[in-house]
Amino acid sequence: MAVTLKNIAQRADVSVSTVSKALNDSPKINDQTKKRIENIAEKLDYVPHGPAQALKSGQTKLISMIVDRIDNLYYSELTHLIKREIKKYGYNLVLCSTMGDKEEEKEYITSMIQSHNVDGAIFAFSRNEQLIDKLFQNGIPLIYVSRPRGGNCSIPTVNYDLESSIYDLLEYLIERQGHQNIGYAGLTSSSILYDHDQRYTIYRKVLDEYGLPAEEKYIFTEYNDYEGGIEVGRQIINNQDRPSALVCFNDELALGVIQTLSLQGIDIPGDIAVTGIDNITMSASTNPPLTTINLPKKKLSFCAGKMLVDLLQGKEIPHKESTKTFPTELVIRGSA
Amino acid sequence: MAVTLKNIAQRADVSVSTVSKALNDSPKINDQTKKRIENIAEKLDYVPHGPAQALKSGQTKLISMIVDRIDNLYYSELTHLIKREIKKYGYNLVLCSTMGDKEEEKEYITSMIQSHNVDGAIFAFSRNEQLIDKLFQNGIPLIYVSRPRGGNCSIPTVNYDLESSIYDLLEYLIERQGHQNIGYAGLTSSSILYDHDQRYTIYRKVLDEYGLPAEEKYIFTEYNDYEGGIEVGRQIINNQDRPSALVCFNDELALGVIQTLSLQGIDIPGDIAVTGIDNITMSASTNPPLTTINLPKKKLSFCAGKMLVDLLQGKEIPHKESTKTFPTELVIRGSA
DNA sequence: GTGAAAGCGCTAACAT
DNA sequence: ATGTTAGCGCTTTCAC
Repeated sequence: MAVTLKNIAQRADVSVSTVSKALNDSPKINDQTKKRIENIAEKLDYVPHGPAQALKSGQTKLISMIVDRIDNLYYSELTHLIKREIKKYGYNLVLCSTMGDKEEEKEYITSMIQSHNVDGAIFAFSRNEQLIDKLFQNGIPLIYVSRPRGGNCSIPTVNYDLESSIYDLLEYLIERQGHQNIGYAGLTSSSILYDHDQRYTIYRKVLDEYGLPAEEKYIFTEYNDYEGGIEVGRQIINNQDRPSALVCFNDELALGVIQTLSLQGIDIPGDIAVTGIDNITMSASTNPPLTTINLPKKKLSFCAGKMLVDLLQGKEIPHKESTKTFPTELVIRGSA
Repeated sequence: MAVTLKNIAQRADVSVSTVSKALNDSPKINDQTKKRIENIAEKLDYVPHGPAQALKSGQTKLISMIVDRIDNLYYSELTHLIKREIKKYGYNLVLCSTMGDKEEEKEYITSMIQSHNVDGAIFAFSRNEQLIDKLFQNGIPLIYVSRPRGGNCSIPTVNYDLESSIYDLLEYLIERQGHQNIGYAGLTSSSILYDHDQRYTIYRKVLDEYGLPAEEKYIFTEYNDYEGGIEVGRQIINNQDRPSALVCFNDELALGVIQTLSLQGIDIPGDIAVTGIDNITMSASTNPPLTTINLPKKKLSFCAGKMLVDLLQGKEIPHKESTKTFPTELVIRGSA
């Protein structure tokens, strides 16, 4: 059985409340008794019962981070940074990976957040925006990180400005490199995900502005990971008609595409230029190194940590400060 | 404020315990009252208070998984599979990533396990073996997964037999391919980690048996990730004298090495053969595809999930069944 | 400086 | 079939 305050109280021949005060270093307890109690606690390996403390205090000092896939390197890097950040404020992070499944996410929301097993949550991904919005209205500390704030969402959001970088990227491909047939691989508006939709939307918009067609045959949807990239690569190989450049939804997808094409002797970027988004660590040193858009993970994490902790401490976040946006940056390397 | 049984009881004009029984579908409650109560609960969006339930029942239905780095693809794939597995038994998984830091892991052990915030834990990595052993003696359900059971450790362990596969791998490199200078990159015995040490130890042992030297200059220690591989690659390039084959601690390290060498025009496997261990998804489709050792992740996860749940249900695991070992398998692809 | 008592939200044994 | 009561482990008044 686990050691409780009661056990310690018996051995020390004092009351439970005295033990509680002693271990919480209350000034009203005699230094000698305090020492005595501390020694006994130490000897018995006492650790406070989390659920009991949580029930009493109303807080668990736990924050959950909700991501799509734990095996996406962007998410795992971001998670690590955020964890570091909130630890400074005395919070621990528990990771919930939904694998993009709406029901699974909902279960996590219920069993972790609504049930008060954690004090708050950071969503790096979501398919339950309405539910989340409702929870936030009910006063549960929540924020979005790296996800554009759409519609009537009132939840504090830490975000990056992808638009100008995608603009820079396409400008680079079109004006500097003379590409005319620029394809896209990733999730499109068929997806529920606002963020994913956004990348595609910007791509379409910029092509429009340049008067270039976004041809059906150069657009590969429903893919967002390395394996998806492999598949896109296969399709490109099988098609007669290929784009001269391919803008990918994220780095992992891009690396999958490059892999497949390279194996078939297609030269990157000679035959097809390929770009990513995220700038995961690996992409600096792939073959060829990936031209991509850097997302400011450190700034995002720093800001997200602070914002959530503010919320947890009951600070009202003024509406106009509830969205922070950091610039992204085009990183030109060898793949385009 | 959150909705409690009390709130529901007031609206339904019944006692708290009636509400509790109704929502727990007790047969003693009138069907009509039950319906009425359920409706109110639904309308108010009632979710049971986790800490209160945990305090009462002594269980949280949460399991924590402790890994080294969340951004290691082997760990994240394994974590995902285990999560799936334990969900079948009604448990949720919370991921704790220690980044290999002993103190950080200790904090997690205290704040999650000893404090009863989770019912049990799966360690895919640890630097606090002694503490963990003590906890297990005290009856906390714990298991190791993919970590050799060393010394006097009595904790149930699900493991793979790497020895025969490393043997197969070296046999293949030496007898089939005629390699004489086989290097090693990864962590060595300088590390505290039993598992890491083991890989190196087996490598040494097999070379010994073949009467081949394990030359200092071909051994690169203190690396275990992609960036480490990049660094090893640099060192190999700078050295006059190169091994003809390099056995890497894991796939990510191997991919880092291959990347750096390829960029310098060194042919893999022509100039240097490179092998990994893990068989992460990506390695089937890298360039060249990686020769590696497959670890039976599905079997490990399945077995680990079952073992921990048995423990959680109070089943004694007979000593001789407390270690399960699954075979691994040499996967020959293009990099060696 | 220390102890007694109440209560956080929930469940279950025991009335009625 | 429903209500009363006690208690899980802890903290926090309020007495003494």
